Amino acid sequence: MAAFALFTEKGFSATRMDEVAALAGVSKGAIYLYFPDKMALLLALLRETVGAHVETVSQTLASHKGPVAPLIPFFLATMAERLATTSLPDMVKLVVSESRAHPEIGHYYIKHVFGRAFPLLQAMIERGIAGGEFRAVDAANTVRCLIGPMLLGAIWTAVFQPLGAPPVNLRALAATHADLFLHALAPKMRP
Amino acid sequence: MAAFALFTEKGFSATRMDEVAALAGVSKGAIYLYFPDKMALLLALLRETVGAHVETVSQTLASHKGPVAPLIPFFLATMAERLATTSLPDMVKLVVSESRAHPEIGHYYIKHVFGRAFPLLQAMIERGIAGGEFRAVDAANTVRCLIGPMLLGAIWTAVFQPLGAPPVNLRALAATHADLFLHALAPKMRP
Amino acid sequence: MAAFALFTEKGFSATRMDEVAALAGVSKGAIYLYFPDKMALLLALLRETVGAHVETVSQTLASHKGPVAPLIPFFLATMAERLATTSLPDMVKLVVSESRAHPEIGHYYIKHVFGRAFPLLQAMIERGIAGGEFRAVDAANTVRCLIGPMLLGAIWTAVFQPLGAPPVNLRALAATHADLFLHALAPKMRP
Amino acid sequence: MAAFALFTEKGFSATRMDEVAALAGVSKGAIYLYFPDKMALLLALLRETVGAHVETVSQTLASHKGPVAPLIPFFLATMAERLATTSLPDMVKLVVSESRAHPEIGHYYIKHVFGRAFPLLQAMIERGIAGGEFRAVDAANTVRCLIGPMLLGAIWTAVFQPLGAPPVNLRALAATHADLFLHALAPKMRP
DNA sequence: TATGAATGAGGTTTCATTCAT
DNA sequence: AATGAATGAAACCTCATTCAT
Repeated sequence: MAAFALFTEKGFSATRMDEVAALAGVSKGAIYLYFPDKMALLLALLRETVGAHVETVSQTLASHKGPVAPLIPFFLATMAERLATTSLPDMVKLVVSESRAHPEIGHYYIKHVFGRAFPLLQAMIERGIAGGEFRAVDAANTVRCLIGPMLLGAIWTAVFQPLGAPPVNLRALAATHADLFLHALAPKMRP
Repeated sequence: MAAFALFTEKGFSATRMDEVAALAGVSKGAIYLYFPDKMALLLALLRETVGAHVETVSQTLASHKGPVAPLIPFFLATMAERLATTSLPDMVKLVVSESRAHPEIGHYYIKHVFGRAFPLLQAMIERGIAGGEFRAVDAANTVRCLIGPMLLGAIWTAVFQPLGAPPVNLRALAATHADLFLHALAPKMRP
Repeated sequence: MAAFALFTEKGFSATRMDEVAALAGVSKGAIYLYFPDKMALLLALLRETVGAHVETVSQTLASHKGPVAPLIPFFLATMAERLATTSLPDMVKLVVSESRAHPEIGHYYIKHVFGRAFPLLQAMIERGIAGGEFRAVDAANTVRCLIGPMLLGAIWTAVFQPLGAPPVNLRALAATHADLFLHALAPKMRP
Repeated sequence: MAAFALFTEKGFSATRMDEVAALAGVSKGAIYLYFPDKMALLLALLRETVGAHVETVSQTLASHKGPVAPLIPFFLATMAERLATTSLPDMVKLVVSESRAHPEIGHYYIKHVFGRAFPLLQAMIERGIAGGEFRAVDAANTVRCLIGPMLLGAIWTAVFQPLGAPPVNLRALAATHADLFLHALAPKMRP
């Protein structure tokens, strides 16, 4: 729904049900026919929206065969594309902001986003190591190093850029990161 | 002050002045003798706390001489240490959460944290490249790749860990990241 | 509305929204559905009440034809009647009291009360002079002399009478004033 | 005291004890050594200031001998002069504004201002009638007609002029009023 | 199913007044 | 006699939620 934009742009508590109703073109009361309260509304919207992102990425990772190295630039470029063209950065910000006060959000994310994507990414790294494409590294933390810069890009885009901070070119960031990452994992050269 | 914990734990608007006053052991009115505003209170607290972190890191980076490669693991280990032992992760979360609704916070961060640290880090990378320690890379984005994983560690620690997500060993993450990063920047071997 | 009595009796800032709501038989919040502000509420009430007075008087003055001298006793008697039987004195007091702190009130009065009534009264005097009914006088200040005693009557009624001061008979005051005023304006007798 | 200006300019409740203390160059606490509360402070200041005005006018009226007609223009000119050059208009406004909520003020005025001046003025009119200078009129209401325009001038000056209303020339108003008033009281010509 | 008027608890901020020093 | 730091009771206004229609 378009109302989701309100939550991502303004945050949970700054979003008034009046606005949501107005944007949705219904009365305030009508919302309560479908959702028991404000948080339930947000969770429903979140599930709907985040689900799509996770699903797409997961499919790609899960279905891939053959050498994994090319997956890295592809994955990062895909992420950058989504961050640049959708409201994914705002969603990330929303989750970071509201999870403490509203644990349902965090739990959903832990379970359905990280719980889904991290194992797939970690398996990807491990396959690369096993196949001799990558040198031996701590796969779990390497996944975090893979995700970290994209998270930074998301937060920068959602939080600081709107305040006047110099913009980040997400696609260039992804390209630089992919380059660094592949070099970081390249096996030692034999003498 | 101890009152800062309230802001980091519960967020700005969820923190009531009652609580702040009670925790500080003064009356609600007394706070307004020193701070014109709830926001002014937070900003003062933020400045005090964040200022120390930034100062320390900046000093280290600015005063360093000689080869820069060893600075990388040192910088990351220092960050990990601070993230693990102080409330820095909560502060990061606070800034991410509240900057949109209260731009003063974001502006402070943009100016005094990023505006201070990023140029120093970028200069460090550029010195490494100039000195032949590192291969030629996009220095600005490389800084983001350096910071990203630590940001992820901070957010994980502040947001998801308290909700039951598996903990991240920040020091191990820093170590892995340092290792990857130095490999990523290592100059091509000559044949 | 009956809530207007609260404002006139107690003044603007001494009137609490609680009381207004209670007197109106609605919840505090309900008031804010119709008025953005405490001040907006007062202004609306003021407009409604004062508007009626001004309208009536203006109609009479504007529509009158023929000799103007008889208008003077009629106008003063009408004013006295209204001062004696409505809460007009309280309104006058309210406007005097609150205009400095809340200029909107004063501006409304300047524009819609004085701005409307004074020109009509002045035109009346001038017509009397032009027609030979009155001797030549400073019409603008003469209007002030016409209004002044009624203002005194209003303030006495609203402010000092409730405190135990001897009451003023407004109708008698108007009669005396009309008598004095017509004598004051009578043209010199020819020898 | 200079602090009195605060009360007259801003009204009683809008004047903060902080400001009074600052203007007086003492600490807030010090005020409470001399006055039990805010109202007592105002009353003391009011007595001091109003007393002077009343005293002067009373002396003039009480000591006058001979024909009373010349007293009228003199009295009105004196009033106009005081209204134009002192903060008397603000004081009038203050008394009108605060008397209802703080009856001590009103009682003081009723007793020491009106209670003093009105009888003297009424006696003046009555002497004029008795001496054949004036025709027979209702002396009490005539006094109100004498005072009314000056009250209007005071209120206009204190309340509406600061809001942008066209200024009133108080001296001219007094002159016009004196002229009208003497004509109003002139005995009928004998045939 | 949908409306929209109404609720009322709750939070920030102000400021006269107090009191230890 | 004087300070100035501290108090705490109000009061306005917001907004998620309810409910008669």
